[in-house]
Amino acid sequence: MEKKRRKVSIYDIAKALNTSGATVSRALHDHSSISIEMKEMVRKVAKEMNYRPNTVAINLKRGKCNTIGVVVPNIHRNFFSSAIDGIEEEAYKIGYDVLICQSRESYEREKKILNSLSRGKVDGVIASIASGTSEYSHYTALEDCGIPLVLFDRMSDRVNAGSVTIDDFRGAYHVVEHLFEQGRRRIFHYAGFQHVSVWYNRYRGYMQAMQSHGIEPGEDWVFIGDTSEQAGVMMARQVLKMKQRPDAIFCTSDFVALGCMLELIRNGVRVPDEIAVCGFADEPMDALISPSLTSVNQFSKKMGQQAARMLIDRLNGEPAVNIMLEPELIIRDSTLAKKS
Amino acid sequence: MEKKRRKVSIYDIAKALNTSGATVSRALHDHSSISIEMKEMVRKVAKEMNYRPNTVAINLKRGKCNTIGVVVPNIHRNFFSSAIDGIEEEAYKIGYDVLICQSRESYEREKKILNSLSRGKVDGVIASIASGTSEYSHYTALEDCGIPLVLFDRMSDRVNAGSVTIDDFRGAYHVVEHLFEQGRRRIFHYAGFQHVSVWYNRYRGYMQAMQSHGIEPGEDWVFIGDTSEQAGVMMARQVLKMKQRPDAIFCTSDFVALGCMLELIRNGVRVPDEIAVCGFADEPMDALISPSLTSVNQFSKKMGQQAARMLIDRLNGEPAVNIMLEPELIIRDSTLAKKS
DNA sequence: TATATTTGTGCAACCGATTGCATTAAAATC
DNA sequence: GATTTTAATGCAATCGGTTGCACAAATATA
Repeated sequence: MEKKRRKVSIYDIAKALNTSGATVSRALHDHSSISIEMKEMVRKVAKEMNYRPNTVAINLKRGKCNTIGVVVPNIHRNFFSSAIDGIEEEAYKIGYDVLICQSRESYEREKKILNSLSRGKVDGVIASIASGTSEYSHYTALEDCGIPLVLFDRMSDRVNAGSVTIDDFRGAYHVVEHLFEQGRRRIFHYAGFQHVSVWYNRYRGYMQAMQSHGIEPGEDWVFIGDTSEQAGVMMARQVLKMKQRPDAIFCTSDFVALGCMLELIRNGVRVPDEIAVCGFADEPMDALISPSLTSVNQFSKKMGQQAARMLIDRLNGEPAVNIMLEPELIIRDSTLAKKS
Repeated sequence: MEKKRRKVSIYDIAKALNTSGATVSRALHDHSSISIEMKEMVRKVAKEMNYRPNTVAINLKRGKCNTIGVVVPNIHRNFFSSAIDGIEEEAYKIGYDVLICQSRESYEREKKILNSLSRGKVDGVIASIASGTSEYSHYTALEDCGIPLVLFDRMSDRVNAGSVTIDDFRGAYHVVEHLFEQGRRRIFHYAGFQHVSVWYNRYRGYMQAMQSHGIEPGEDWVFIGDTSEQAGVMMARQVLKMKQRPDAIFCTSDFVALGCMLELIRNGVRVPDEIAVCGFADEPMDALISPSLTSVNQFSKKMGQQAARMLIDRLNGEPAVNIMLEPELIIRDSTLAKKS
């Protein structure tokens, strides 16, 4: 085990061949003005010395790093890890690397991450805003640094950036329509914090759909909170205490829906017969639990692809645009009326 | 929308203040030899000009980048995303960034990734080997470049690196013991490819446990294949065709177990009464499906933390070591004998 | 007043690559 | 044989910081 030897540079190769760094650099790039013999010698020695071009030096010289930064609340939810798959797919096609960062829904962390990324680590950023964020100066600062930004899913009008979203309003609207078709009327809604675009839009879709069916949801029909499984459990407990229970609950998150549904079942409520439950995001577990959970497919991978393509376009000087995809209602057992 | 302005450097600040880059640099670092007035002016102008230190330049000068590379097969499995959580937690404590890469179980991609990382992008690497990999020169090349390596979970004796694993052998052994206690004797095993350390060790644990109970598994008791849900479905179909069915199936992966169990149930087999099913990894879904799935907790987050700590130690000159954690059998409904 | 310290700044080299321009030697042309 | 082309290579600046050392001015000591 020897001491850490210094990394070999083109100058080490140059010295070994009694030539200059410039020649080595050109030889390795197969530049036309270098003789074939020299090229071969350089390549041979480079291999022997286990030479690796230093990306950091190259990036400094080039003024860009062929890297896209991705900032998401977390990588545990399938929605985000699939979006990342889509982003990576597109990025790798054109030789870009992807730097994944988790904000963990924290404003502070998100701020730190974006600040760090803005110091030359990435050429552009794709992000989905943390739920803890309601002030966006760290996002606008990015564009001020000349780093193009594309938001996906959770976005904000206050940030001047490209965006890829699904039509959360219509997604929610469809959910309510479906529940109506199944004979439900007393439909509750668990909403996320209203400063988060997607949760706000789903709430609006819910309200609009209810109203257009002539129903004005009561004050206690709508819950607001974080989107954890535990939050779903807590809501279920509140619902269980109510004199007049709902006949359906539409949750803005699959995890809330999961926690809620399981807690209802644990307390003897028959789902969907007594209370139908619906989530949003179409996480893989939805199909596995019983009853399987009705949800809304957000085409996360596609969103990631589109966001990546848009960012690449922006890096090539194209202007920012806003893309909205259509969601798809995935009907499963948790909302189906009793088989007659 | 103006044209992309060049990033501001310390020299831009220096020019504005009619001083030198060296002074600006020192002022920003609060160096003792710079006057207080100068420091204040520099800081003021730096803020006004929205100056951001260029990390790339700093890294080049420093010869290190305070970044740990993490290479995992994917981020979709909770095992890996949790391990990443553990790694990030430790890394962030000491101001290191984490660069996450997915090999997607592909040897080629893994090779490309490691090659890219070895070009000065990271100071050290934490990895879990892709199942498509059975040749390890790209790993040994890392250490040759002076980049310390720590493997977690899937490792190889052929690579000279630190490692953090769980005792897969004992984990598997415990599973079989438990199944025996539940009265099972004809226990099948779905194993992963045997060049992957963890799957090989679990297979060995299974065999040893069976033999020490005086049972020599038949040729057709052991299946080998990839660890997808679909593979589990296929195995279940094979099992359904057999004249003599098993009374338990121990799968080396939760996803295989899931696919297998659901397919068995779809075909009218009562789980666990007729056939018990057990997985490995304790993915969150295990507790959600019905029957809930018995599995083995691998303490993935802890593994990540330990791996990160070891890598940090290695970056500080400590030698590589091998750590093995104890797994924990999580008993759930899918293996419990009929309530008498 | 002359000398020794202290304080504050700037020059220039360096990290490892890339690249415009100059230079040299060899080959081609007249 | 003299001159122009061509081919092959090296010099030096550059990217944006950091830092050892030299240096000048201000202050302290003799």
